[in-house]
Amino acid sequence: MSDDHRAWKDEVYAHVARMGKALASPRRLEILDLLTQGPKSVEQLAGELLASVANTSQHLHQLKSARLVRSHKEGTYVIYQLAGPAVDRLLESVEEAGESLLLELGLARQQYFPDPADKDPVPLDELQSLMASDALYLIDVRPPAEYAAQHLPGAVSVPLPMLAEHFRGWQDDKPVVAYCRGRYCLYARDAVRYLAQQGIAARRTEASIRDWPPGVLATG
Amino acid sequence: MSDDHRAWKDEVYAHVARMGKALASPRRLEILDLLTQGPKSVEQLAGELLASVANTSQHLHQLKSARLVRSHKEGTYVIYQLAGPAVDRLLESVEEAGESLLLELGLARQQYFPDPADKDPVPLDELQSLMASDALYLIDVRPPAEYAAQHLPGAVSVPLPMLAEHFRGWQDDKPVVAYCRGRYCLYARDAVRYLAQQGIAARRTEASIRDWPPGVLATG
DNA sequence: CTGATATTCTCGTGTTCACTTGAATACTTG
DNA sequence: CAAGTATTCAAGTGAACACGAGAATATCAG
Repeated sequence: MSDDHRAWKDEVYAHVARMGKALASPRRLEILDLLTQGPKSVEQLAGELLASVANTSQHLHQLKSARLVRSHKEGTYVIYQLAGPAVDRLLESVEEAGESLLLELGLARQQYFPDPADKDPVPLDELQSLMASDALYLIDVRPPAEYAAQHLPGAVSVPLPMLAEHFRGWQDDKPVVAYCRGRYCLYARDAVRYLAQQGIAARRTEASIRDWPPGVLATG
Repeated sequence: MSDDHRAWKDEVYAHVARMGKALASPRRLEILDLLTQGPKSVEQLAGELLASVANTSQHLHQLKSARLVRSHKEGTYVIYQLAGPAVDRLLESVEEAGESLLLELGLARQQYFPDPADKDPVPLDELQSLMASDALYLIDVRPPAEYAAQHLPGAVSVPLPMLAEHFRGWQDDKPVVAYCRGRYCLYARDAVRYLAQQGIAARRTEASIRDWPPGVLATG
């Protein structure tokens, strides 16, 4: 009887460990994080990762055999996307666990961003109340394709390269809040830094589409 | 600037991947699952795993350097436990993702438990309403130490070896519900099967202490 | 059909990992 | 202090993995 139990447990945990293995590589984690923003082709992903297309393809293959992503073809491209909302939750859990348990992550932040101006992101609840009263100018500084896939309600698409043009002659007095992909994305930081140079007070938030239920998000 | 971004992301995802690596081994997953039931010594864990103490100790060391567990000494024993509630949530997420994405897990269930009597566990909400109206005899069939660490309110400790003795001459007409460690634990199945042989109608539930907020659980 | 492009496959190499075995290190207890 | 026990360390072996480079496949446009 106990032998039966062992065989069952061996099999079950071996299956679950396949998902763990998929999460065991920095590259794959970054791929998954990128895919939370919307479906992407192998090429796009490789470009973001600064990795070779062949290598990216191999990682995607592993993610696929662990069932964390699925793919379909669009013309000559293969488009990958997360396999379901369970993957979003899984990623959120592992990054959340990392934040709360790995103090190294906090140290890395201090090392890369010693500037205290980087330190006061708008927390999720404050952002939500600002959005509810329409008391902010919310800019989405991700690439346009990700904005098109999903964006926060009321957000304006201002990809980083368009920042200067968009804010030339800016006079509005609503507070500007920039968001990007979330926790480990630096676009919003870059945007706030640039706007500060231009004398425009802006803040960033680490909240992202991942903090909203999918149904409420806008597309197009 | 993009180089800065890469260095930052390389470092961050390398850190997060440490947690992924910790989840990449069946043994370690099983250890973590066991530790959700309460603190345990290296020896106890090795016994449950049917693994060598040295090997178990090594896995625990890896889990510790990934910050998923922490340890303290009690007399001559080193007691390990989960590092915090974030680890419970992480485990729940990875197993939940496995259940919803890896159809192999469902197939394994069918293979090991073809008996349809295994198929109707009491769902969480039904269990909760039964518990609220005190309309069941809830037995905890885990080892006594785990019952002592934490158990569902109102549950009676009936470790598997005590089953026969406990139900000798049983006449109560309350429905019997057995629970154990949760999803991949077989104790409740074994209990229900034995009780059925004795002509006692009992059901199992896959709900476990992991489904209750820690504050509500009873100890001792 | 041909050329072009996107993606995957196949090796080869260096690295990391799991597990076993046997020894070493604490700590407690008499 | 000594003996016993719980735990960890260290070395060795075989398997798995990551990455790069080049070949192979597949699909679309002309």
